[in-house]
Amino acid sequence: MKQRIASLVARSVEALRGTVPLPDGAKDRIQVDRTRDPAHGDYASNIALVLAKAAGMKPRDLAQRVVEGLPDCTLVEKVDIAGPGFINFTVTRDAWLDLIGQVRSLGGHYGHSEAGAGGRVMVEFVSANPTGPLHVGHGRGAAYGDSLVRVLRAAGYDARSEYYINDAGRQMDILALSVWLRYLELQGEETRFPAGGYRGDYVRDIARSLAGENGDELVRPAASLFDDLPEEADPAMDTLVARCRSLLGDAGFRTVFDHACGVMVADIREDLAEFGVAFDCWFSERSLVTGGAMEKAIRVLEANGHVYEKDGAKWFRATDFGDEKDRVVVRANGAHTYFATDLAYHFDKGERGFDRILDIFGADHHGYVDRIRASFEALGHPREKLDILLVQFAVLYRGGEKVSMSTREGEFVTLRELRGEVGNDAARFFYALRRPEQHMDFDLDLAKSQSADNPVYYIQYAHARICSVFRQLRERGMETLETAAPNYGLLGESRELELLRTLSRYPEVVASAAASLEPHQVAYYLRDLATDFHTYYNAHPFLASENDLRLARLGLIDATRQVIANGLDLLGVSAPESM
RNA sequence: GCGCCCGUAGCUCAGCCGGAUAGAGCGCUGCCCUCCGGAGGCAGAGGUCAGAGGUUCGAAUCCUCUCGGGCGCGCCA
Repeated sequence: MKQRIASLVARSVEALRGTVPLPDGAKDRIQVDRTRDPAHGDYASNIALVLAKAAGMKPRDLAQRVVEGLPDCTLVEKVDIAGPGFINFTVTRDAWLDLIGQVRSLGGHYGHSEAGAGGRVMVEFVSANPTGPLHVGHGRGAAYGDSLVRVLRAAGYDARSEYYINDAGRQMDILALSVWLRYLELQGEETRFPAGGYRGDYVRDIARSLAGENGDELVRPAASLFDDLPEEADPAMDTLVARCRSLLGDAGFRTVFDHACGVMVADIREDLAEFGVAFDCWFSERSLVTGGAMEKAIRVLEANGHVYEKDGAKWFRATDFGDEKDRVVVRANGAHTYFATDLAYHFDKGERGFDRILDIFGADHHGYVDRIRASFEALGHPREKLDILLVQFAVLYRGGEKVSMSTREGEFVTLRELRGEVGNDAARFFYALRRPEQHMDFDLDLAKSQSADNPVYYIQYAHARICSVFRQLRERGMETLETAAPNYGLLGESRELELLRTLSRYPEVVASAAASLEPHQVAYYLRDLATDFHTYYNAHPFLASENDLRLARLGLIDATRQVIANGLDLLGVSAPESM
């Protein structure tokens, strides 16, 4: 509808060319927006204000010329010039009423568009190290990324989701060490536990399952493990890992490592699946090393002339691409840095034929944005193909107190705990209500309370209420929409037209949410829609009204039910038939 | 110190590619069930859009500076 009005304006503006001086891009600057105030009609264009200066005319005079040149259209009932020079359009009642049939026949497809034109988009998100269970911070990234993928698909993009598994590197070595030490405890060995190890209870669980599969085969004399350790924490951990590896042998260490990694990844995967988040691809960091992709990426970088050697290490000249300093890729001791696999991963992403790549990082990783963008470009991929989005952390509050979190200390509220306490729907919706770049105060008590404070119930309730009306209809043996064709011309109450206006906004909301990568727009829209429905529900009876009017009203609320269900689906929230 | 994000009602947040009197939820005040689910509806109070300049016909929105909060700045991952 918005598009159709915009094209009317465009034709009128183009017709003025020749008699009125207009800038070249005049047509592209046409903007048609929803009015906020019903007194201003349904849609408004500010084109006369925008072009007045170039045209050398007063805005209201130019608006008058545009209005005079508008082609006739059955969509528009009335056109006014208002305020400083806005052109206000009032849409005919019939045009609104036609929408009901459109929504009901399109069903789950209403709101979908071809705006994305099948463009291939890859969205990488969560990608938490499998060194522990997901916590509520990861939950935010998961909810955002998944909803974004759903919104992009609805808007006609071929969107793919991906999780990058950090299954190589020091943190995973430390997890393996931690598991092994707990395993030794279980086997009755006397040992200690280092300050830098992973202390969560889940580590003991992994140790227990490790013992279940391997018995005492991985027990080694550990008495001297802690002798003469370096004082600093990091070298001490590295020494412990090295000793662990030499005691177990490469194969034994690999057994512990793979077991720990496998358990954690399976746990994360299950956790996310239960949260309604399914990934198209789980990409292993280690595969980049073992499969040669990392070596290849470094060679490409060298071939492009962006690598130099200094102090025995290989450096990427990131400063040539806007980063603040150059970055080490291969250390003096021959080991690659974390950045080397990141480099390889983005090289691989760039080679996979996507039109656009979205990286969704936690805000604590924003220091990596410049170097990743730099490497992407240095590897020969167009800079604008990659977007890196930052999701701010959620600061938890419990009983009005900030909850401190540390993965290492095992002090964190896990996503699984949150889901168990507030339910998947409330958790998903709570996350969806925040703009990703907004700092978020996550009030656990509020989210956990099953009260109406949580807006997800308000929306789900609207859906359930409509379903209930139809249940009543069947119980009373009344004529249903399946057997009779409603005459929507009987509708016309102000609250009915208001509800229709809101229903008609839905496709615009989906398209806008996709274009700006902001699924939260859908959440806010749904609350508006639920409000309009509840208002209508309280003001007019459905079942008690006369037969033809009843059928027309049922058609309207059936369309409303459909749009609520469609919108909730984009957010990964269920649309219950009863609550 | 440098960089990124943020600052809107008592609280939590929308609005931010400039547009008409700045919105919602919660909380607060007062109303509404002879009728389909009251997890609802209606009405009201509540704001120097952190502050100061600037651009513009027009600024919560764009630019600069200041203040306040969060995060990041390793041959760690």
